[in-house]
Amino acid sequence: MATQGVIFEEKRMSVRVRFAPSPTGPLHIGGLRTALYNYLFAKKNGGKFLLRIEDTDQNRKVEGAEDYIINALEWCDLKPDEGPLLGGKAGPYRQSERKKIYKKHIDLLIREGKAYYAFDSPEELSKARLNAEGKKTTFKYDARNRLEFINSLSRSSEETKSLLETTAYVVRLKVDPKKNVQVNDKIRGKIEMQGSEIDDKILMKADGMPTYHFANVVDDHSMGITHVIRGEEWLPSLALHQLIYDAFGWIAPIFMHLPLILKPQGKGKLSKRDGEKMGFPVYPLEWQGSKGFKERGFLPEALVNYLALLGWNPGTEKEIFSFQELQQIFDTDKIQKGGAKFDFDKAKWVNHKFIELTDEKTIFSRFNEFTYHLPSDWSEKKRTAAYALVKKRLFLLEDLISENRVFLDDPEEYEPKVLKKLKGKEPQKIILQFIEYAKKDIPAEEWKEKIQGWNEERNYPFGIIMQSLRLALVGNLSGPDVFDICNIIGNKITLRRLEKILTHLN
RNA sequence: GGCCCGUUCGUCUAUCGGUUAGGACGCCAGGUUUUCAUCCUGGAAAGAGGGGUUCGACUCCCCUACGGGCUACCA
Repeated sequence: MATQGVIFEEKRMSVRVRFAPSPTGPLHIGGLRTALYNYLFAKKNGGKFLLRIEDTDQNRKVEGAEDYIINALEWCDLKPDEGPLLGGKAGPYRQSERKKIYKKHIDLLIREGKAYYAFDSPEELSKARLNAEGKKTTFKYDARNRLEFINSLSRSSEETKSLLETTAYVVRLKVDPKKNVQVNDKIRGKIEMQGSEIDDKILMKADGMPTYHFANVVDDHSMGITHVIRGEEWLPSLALHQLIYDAFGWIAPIFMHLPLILKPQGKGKLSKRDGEKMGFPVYPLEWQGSKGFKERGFLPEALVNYLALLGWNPGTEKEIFSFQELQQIFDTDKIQKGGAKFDFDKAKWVNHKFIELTDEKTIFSRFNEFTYHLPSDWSEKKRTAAYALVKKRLFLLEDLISENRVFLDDPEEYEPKVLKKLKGKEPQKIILQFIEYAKKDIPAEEWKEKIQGWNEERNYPFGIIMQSLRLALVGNLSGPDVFDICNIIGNKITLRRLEKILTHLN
């Protein structure tokens, strides 16, 4: 068997990879990362990235899922070169629209004796499965027992012919139990499986649709896929896939199986419930009312950066990359073997870095669902100034909504502890002095200097001065620079807030 | 149960036989700041266990443990 890698290199085939989700629900971040790695690999090698919708199970199909997947990829700027919406030479790109192709290929295998018809009903099979379970074994339909069932191997050709007309049937792969299968995963190396471990997998279901395994192999081959980058959950069936390639006499693509993304704490795969329980998103976009990364205020390039680093590293200590950079440096040799736990704090930190690196204009134009939480009559300049004030404090863009309250609302209440501390004559005098500045319409930039002069003979602790002003303005002791706040909201509103607190200081 | 894959600080990871096992997130302390945060500096924190191979193993091999995946006419 020729090594796959050699063929790839010798022929200098142009890279073609694919992301092949099934539309049974929203795309989650595990799937998104798989798509990302495929995309980066394609771009790195000047290849093509295809999107293929694996909708062979009509029962599990979910309304809106395909659109969701396409939108989510687009939000992350993972634009396919070929796919269901934009077409391409290798189409159609929805498996449900490729039935003819599968039929042609299944007939070929039947003709060559590499696959066979089986007429056993699902009920009979589950009975056999139950029976095996009782004996603490796993039921397998394979060379050892295939003649005990109703199929074109156990029946004469006449009998088969009439069964074909009267009963529902599936097509199974005829697996040779004596032949061991050697497969290669570029991330994990050689893997050998005993032929006797593999069962006669169903290739074509009774409804005429192919199973994943069959459709996957036929499509990857006919679409000219050179590298299959997919989740680790497919590793156990890699040998089966190799057998299907062999049955057709095709050269298999190069395989890379990605480690899983695990839940932050405890065991197992990351699930929707984990996110809900711990307050972080697991979907890129909103799905059925639960917010995605987008709605929580992630920049897509930050999500992409974080996801790229979850299971891969550049080999340097750099951690923040533009999308362009990722496309240049992505290297599958550095993909991790073990699963990685999702860490929302780190994801937020990456997002924080990206917010820092992104200029105000871009934020206002691209993420206005967060930035519109400011008075509509504010000038562009004022909005930008307000944003600049809170920018450093943001880890999620959604934080803007609470941060901006400082500009929007007068304090409803004052933090009791602070209020208690500030009750008395001094704070009152301080506030009165600020009221004077406001009434005289002295620009807030000058207040600091002025109050320092005023305080020279009084010598109040400067902290008290600042705390009094801050409490009056925002109701507690946190937030950006107070004079900057005054400057932005203007003397009129500042005056209103100053006068409001006076009654509370008695 | 069977088969397959995996295992370095709490987390993401560097190390490709010889290092005081490095970085980042988080955490703790200090500094900057009128406050909270940001930011800066520092700190605590790791090779699952047991056998080999070797002058020398985190690194190679074996076993065990643990974790994960698969075991559907689902993908």
